[in-house]
Amino acid sequence: MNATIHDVAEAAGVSPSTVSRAFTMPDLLRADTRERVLAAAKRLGYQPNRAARGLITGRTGNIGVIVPDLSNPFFPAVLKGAQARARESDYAVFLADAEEDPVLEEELIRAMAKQVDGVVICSARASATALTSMARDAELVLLNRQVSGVPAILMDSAGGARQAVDHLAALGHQRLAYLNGPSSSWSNKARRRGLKTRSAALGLEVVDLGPFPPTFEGGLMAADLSLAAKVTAVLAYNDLVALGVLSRLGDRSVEVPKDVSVVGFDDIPMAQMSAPSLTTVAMPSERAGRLAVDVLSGRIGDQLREQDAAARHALPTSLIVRSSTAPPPRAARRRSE
Amino acid sequence: MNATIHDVAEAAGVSPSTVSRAFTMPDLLRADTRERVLAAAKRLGYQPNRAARGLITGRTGNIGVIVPDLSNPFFPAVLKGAQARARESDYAVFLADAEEDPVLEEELIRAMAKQVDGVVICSARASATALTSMARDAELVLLNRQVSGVPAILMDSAGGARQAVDHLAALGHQRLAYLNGPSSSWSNKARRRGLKTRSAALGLEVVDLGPFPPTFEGGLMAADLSLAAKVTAVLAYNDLVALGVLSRLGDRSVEVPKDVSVVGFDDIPMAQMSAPSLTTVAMPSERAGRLAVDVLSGRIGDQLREQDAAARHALPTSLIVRSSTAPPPRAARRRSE
DNA sequence: ATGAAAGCGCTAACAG
DNA sequence: CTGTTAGCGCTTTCAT
Repeated sequence: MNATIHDVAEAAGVSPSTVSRAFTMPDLLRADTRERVLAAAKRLGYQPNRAARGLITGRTGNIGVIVPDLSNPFFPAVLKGAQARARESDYAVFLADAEEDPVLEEELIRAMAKQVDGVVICSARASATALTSMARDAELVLLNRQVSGVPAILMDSAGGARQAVDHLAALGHQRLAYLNGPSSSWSNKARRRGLKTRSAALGLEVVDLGPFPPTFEGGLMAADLSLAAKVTAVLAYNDLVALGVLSRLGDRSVEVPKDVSVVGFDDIPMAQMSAPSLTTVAMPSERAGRLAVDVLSGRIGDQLREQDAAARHALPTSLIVRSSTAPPPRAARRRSE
Repeated sequence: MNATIHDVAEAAGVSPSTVSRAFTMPDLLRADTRERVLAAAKRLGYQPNRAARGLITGRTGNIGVIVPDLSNPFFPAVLKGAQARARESDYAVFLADAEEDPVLEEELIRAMAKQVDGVVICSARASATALTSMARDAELVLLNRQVSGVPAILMDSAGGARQAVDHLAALGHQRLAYLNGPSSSWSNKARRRGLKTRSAALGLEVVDLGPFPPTFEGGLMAADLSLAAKVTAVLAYNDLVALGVLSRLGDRSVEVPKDVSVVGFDDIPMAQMSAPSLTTVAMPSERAGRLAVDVLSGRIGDQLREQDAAARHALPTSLIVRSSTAPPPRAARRRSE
């Protein structure tokens, strides 16, 4: 099974160097020699040992992807895109789950860096200093995290939040809550920022709640607090949290105004069914994953363009309002009656 | 940044072998030498180059995981478990998404095999012959797929299906539909088998529908067919499909008997909220992922026990019935009135 | 256009 | 206990 380059050389009656060349610089060989070698290789089921090759070329042909939590559906989506694009570029993908832990995350990145040509870090939780420092020893591409000097793919979370506020304002809401996600999350800051600026502009009151874990349970925790804060609308850090809120609201629906609007982020595809009353800001997850790999292969590929180092993409998000979604608050309805 | 073993040796005033030993067989060194080496290593930020190590030991320290589709929430769950366990055993994880394509799957496994010590194949879609053949060239562990001679972690899908049927029968259903998933899926066969045997025993009629794609869209497609088949209950291949059915049923709820029961598989955690009327068979996904890695490390570790080759684990599943779930069919209700 | 030789970073005998 | 030697599978000068 494990034919070496030597075996092939022998079988084809050439030297190992020739076999090597047949794979890496085919045009340097005479056509017939090349065919002979390739035939022998195929016959023996030979495939170059990438580790050995990497040892000498200094490139592994692998890229790494780090996510904070695989159970958050947003990350498998990104991963799917990254993985697809990596395969097209003939890269293998290393995966690690940092379990929302900045320290573990840094550890994983450092360990991974040795075995890959570059690593995509999704929604990095580590400190800017750590990230900057690691960017010196390895090719890094951040996704939804901005650190000066490190290339990044960004989604327009702030813009999405602004759209959400506009939507809520149009429905007549006057007072809304933002449910914060992880404090080390760049997306959380961007979302809150977008919310704050637009709310201020429109004269809406905002209550800042949390931080909560970015999970369904987090939403359960946040629901009652929101109600107590007398808001009629809630913008959650992400869909998971929003679904939790919706669930809790449903449970106590008898004693609760039915007209609370809830908005989430990330657009879990399944959510379209699961919560007909959930409005969400769709994130271009797969696309971002693909782009991140593109940036990486641009940097680790043949032509590493100076420009890229500072390259930033702000991918558009979009508000998805579903049929039975986001009822206007009681006050507004009364006014229009 | 990239200190080699040589640099460390020099810095610590010892030979490379000593440095090597400090990492791989620490007890063979005198305590003070070991400390000195480790200190120097730390100071230089040295970490062994795993590729180089693998070249000589023949072991890479990597394992591979192959999934049919990352967008199916079941697989990230398995992946999470596998990934966690792998890290504990100091393995790095290679990931590939086979996009539900048996041919691509085989290709990926073969490519991956060169770079890893073993690979976990989740719900393999490839043919038994292909799998058997590959098992000769590489350590394989299958998850939810049974192929003679290849170690596997299995979930008791058939048992889960039986429980579901019992539940439905208790509610008074007489005629139910099974919505088939991918025809190459072992789980699909197991689920249908469990359903068929128990239904027969209880005298329930079963309509076999599909196959449908194992997705939300698949459920959308299947819903109307189910209704046309005049069943009062539906067992779907998985939760995604079940949610699709529920969604479609909801859309046309006016013209549809409200008392159709829908059951799914896989227990998407979020589903607890998303579809209060969804009954599901919970699958021990993370646990299975962990176990798969355990079996793998048992086989590729120091003591590869003969027994393991045939080792099979049948992990229990369990029926989750939610509060507002699975109403009895009209007929049954009438009877009890 | 091809081969010979050296060496990537590491570990595994074998000495001492 | 520690150093010396050799070589994993491959690519890459440097010859030819």
